[in-house]
Amino acid sequence: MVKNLVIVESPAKAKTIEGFLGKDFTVKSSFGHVRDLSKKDLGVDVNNGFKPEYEISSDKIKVVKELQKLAKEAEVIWLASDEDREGEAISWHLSETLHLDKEKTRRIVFHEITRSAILEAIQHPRNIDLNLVNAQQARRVLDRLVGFELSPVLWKKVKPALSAGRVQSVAVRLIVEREQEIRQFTTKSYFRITALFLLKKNGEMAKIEAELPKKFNTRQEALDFLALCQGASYTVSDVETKPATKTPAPPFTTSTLQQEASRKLGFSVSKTMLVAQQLYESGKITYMRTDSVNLSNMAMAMAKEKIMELFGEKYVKTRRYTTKTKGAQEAHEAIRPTYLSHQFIEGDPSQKKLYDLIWKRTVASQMSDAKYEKTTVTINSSASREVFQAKGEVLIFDGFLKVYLESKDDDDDEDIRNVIPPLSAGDALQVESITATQRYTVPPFRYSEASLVKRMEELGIGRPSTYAPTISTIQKRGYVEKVNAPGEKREFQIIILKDDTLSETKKTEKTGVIKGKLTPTDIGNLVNEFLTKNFGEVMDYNFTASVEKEFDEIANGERKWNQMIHDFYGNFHESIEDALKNTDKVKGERLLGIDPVSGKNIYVKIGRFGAMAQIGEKEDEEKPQFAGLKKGQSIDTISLEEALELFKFPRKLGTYQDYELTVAIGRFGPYVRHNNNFFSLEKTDNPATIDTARAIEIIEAKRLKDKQNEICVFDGDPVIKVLNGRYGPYFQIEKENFRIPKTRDPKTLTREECLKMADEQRSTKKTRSSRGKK
DNA sequence: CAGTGAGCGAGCTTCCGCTTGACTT
Repeated sequence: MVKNLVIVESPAKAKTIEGFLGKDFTVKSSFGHVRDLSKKDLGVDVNNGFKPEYEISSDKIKVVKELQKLAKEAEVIWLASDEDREGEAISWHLSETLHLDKEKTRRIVFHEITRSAILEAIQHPRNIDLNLVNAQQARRVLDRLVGFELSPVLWKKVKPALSAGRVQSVAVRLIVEREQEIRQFTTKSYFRITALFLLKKNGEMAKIEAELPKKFNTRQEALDFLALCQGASYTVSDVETKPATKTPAPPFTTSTLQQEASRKLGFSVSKTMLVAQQLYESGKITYMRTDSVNLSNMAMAMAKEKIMELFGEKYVKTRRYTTKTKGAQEAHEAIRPTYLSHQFIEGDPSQKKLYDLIWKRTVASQMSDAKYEKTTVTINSSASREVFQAKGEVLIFDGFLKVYLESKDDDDDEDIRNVIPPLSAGDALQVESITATQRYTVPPFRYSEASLVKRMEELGIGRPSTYAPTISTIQKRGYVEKVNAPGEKREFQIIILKDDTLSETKKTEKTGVIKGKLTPTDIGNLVNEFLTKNFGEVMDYNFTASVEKEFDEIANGERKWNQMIHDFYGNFHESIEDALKNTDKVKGERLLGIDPVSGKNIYVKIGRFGAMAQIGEKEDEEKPQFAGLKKGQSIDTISLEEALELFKFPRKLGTYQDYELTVAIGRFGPYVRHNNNFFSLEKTDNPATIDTARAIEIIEAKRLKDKQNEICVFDGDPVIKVLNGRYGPYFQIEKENFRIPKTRDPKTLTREECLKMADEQRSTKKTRSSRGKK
């Protein structure tokens, strides 16, 4: 018999809270939302006040059943989902699906998972806020209408199985437009002048590095300036010293954690979330999907204590941070260690590294400012009106820098910041050398996963729980991809004036190295162009911000949710109809030139399976030839020669063991095909020149490797192979794979046993997939 | 999970946000 049933969103949270509440309370989790719009069609009755058609999500049927049973028995049901729009809706959906008696039901909220916060919440129950629920319904219905009306337009006009939505389409737009900026950027070179001065004081020689604020556009201008400097003398004209401070960054939110883990640890956004989830589930950190920078009083007290212990009182500075992010809902705390006294944890290397980052960031956020003394020295020349400047920075007190400094996205700060020896105005300086170095302007940066999240957060697009999934969606749809490029060498000139003599040298540097940055594909470019042209309102960067404002009005009771949807839907639906009727199919077709063999036209365009090249017209009597573009090639940039190259495959080699050998290039790179089996080529093999002997070598090597993974083989019909794989032993019947229970020794399996297991697994697979479809 | 690409047309695809396992080869 359950006296009090408390329902929260996450099972890890349920476990913690149960400990606080004693045995009169049973705490269960709903695992997030339990109901959603029907997936069958639109799920919204557009002709009937946009009435949503809800159904229990297939993976929540069990959870709902269990909660129903417990709720029936319970004296009081406490709905304790998060205090934000989604959390309020979760409580409402629960009260609907569990058919909760209003008299028995209380809505409570807390922002921190501490005993006092929860006891406090129990003392102050309230009713479900239907205005807030309606704001969520508006959000949900709007997203459904946008997503489920736009996507089918793409299926018809571009390619099947594409998708569009309020969040993902704008994320793609950011990447597409950044690439356009990069393409339009023209790199310019300029000359930067630096000088090394010497000062003899008290018998000691001190060095001063200085830079000319003025840059020169051409080599000639730089040369002229250096020539002018020949024989000149230099004096210090001004020394300015100013105190400066640096403040710590606020505690982590989901977005800032993703950014820092990317910059400092090289984690992808999804890896960060995976590891954070593990830390959360083992009770080491607070909730990892949050937009709040707030720390609980308890956490601040723990931080203070730890800083006192490690560094002393001078390093303590209690700070309360406020969130400035657009649309932040602040249902949780910032991401922080549960116990700040635990500086180190047990765990795998990723967990240790991420925890360390979170610990340092949290502790640093409660530490004193770092204090500097910044010095700017101005140096006059007798030869020119241009002055040199030497900038120095001396750290006087390290403060929070003792534990942590946030990284930047673009670390190519070229400013010289050295320790400057004591100088005073009037000091005469000797010049050691003056150097003009050719530099180049840099194009805008491509987005990394993490910097895209940062930009999305600034625009208020997406939520902490969706940043990682959105990034994976736009890659899965083929709109954007991660690229790497080794970069290329670039020459730059150096002109040095030393001992009043000019000399010139050339050096090379590496430029254009790309590591895991996001770039649009052809499909991404075309879809973005189509959507921005035809659905400007939804694609506008401010669309989310403006609808959020209206959701707020609904939440405040100033507006009716279905009226708001009605106002939006009119124009939107009209533009859908218009696009379906009045736009042509998007092909991105481009005429490359003439095929020297057949004399026919060669095109590149988007086909059913992506970008392809085509020789001849479909109207021709002879069917046109097709070839898919390789990864990294684009219909925008591919040359005629590169396109012709594609038609060299599949290339016939000889035969081997009665089957033909062919070489072709597929989605995963070049391969040899033999009797319907595929063998990937090595990186060093050239598919255009590979011969039969080498192909056989590759086939035999693969066969040998497979053989080594065989545990046992049952010949007969069908052949059954028990194999060792990445996830442990499994067995294979023809091309179908089946798992083996962990408790069963794979070496002693029999043929009959395998066939039986296969039958069982085939039947459960069927029921599972049909349930998943619902 | 590697081959395709006209046409015929059925039947499929799809959103965002809240949460974890079950499962993978």
